[in-house]
Amino acid sequence: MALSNAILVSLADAPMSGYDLAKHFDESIGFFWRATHSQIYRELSKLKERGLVEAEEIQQHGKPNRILYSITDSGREALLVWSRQPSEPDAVKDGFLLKLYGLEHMDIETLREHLTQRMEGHRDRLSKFTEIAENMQPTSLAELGRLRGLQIGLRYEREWAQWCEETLEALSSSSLAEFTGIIDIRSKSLRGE
Amino acid sequence: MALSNAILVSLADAPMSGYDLAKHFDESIGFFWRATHSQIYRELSKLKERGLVEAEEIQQHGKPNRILYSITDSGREALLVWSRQPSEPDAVKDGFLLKLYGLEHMDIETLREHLTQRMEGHRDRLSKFTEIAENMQPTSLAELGRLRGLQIGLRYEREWAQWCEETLEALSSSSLAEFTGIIDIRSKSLRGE
DNA sequence: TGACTATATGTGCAGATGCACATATAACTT
DNA sequence: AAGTTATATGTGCATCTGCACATATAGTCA
Repeated sequence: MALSNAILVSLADAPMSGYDLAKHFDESIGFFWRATHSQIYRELSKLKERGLVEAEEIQQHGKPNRILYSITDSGREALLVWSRQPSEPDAVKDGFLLKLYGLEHMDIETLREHLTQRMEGHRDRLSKFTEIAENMQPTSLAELGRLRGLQIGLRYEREWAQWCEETLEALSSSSLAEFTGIIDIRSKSLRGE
Repeated sequence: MALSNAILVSLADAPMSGYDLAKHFDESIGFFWRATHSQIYRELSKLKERGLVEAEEIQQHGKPNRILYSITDSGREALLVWSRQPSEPDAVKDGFLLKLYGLEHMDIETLREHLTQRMEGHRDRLSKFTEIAENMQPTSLAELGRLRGLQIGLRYEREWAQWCEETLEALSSSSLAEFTGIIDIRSKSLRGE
């Protein structure tokens, strides 16, 4: 049920439509929480029923009317109540790590390719985050919180990128040769050679 | 659908009952993938229907019979096919980061407490992982994969622990005092003082 | 001209997820 | 004597999640 809180936090910043929120989830807040537009529209209806947000329809021409949602006092109160409850991190669910766990049953060649792609993704985000962080000098609580969020994102991307590099090295043919001939036969038979 | 793969990877190691798998998910494999027993039993039925696992009922006295599942050749083939497909990491979903994002609307005092508890959790797992990693000297592909998995877990816990420490420092009363008087009034009103 | 993208809001549906309940017995604890 | 924990398998149900579809218009690009 924390999607509702992600929406409330966003709306506490500025009133937004469902469409705006969907974009917002794809961009800035996406690192902490992800949601599709169908999910967002449905959640907004529920929040409205509970009186945590209020809606205002804005007439448009050539496009469907926008429905602008704002947080209410009840909504702000709900955020405060929520902030007093502990939040456990969602369990990591990473198919990639699962593949490493069962490494002997996998196609190592392909795994190396995926590892390289993944490393590049982490490096891209790392440099993006680093650049943003360098230009941030928090002068308010709000900005401080966002910088701290960025910092964990930065650490996360940096460690994953480094780990990918290390793992690629560990899975290189020359490194694998360490494990005598048995492994060579195995990885060849896995590739159907 | 990667729960099925998590189960297949586990069964590729050794035949297990649903009960064993549930324990396995709570322990070693839990860092990569989590599942409840109800989910596991249902998934096992589906895997059996698809011929990826086979079942053998073992008579017991005083306890319900165990149903021991083994991976089939089709199951092994399915794992290989899966290993050739890229796996994107699940989006991070962390209510804690969400709270930082909306820091100005939160109860800072409570947040500090939660941060401390969380830091301790990360530190505990870090020392646990470090100890295990130090005693591992991989002599096979399987062991190498598991060590690599442990290494990312180790990095993850270490960074989170350090980040918690930094964030606690940044949210200490003395640090917050930097942001002139406005913040003091704000955080007091948030606590209802 | 036709395809795609952006704007904007929604529904239908299938599958994933997980809490709670149901059943049954032995062993240990209070 | 009563309660809890461990063993062991399962169902019922509500909610979460997300892909695909539906509708409508304006602008851009090949």
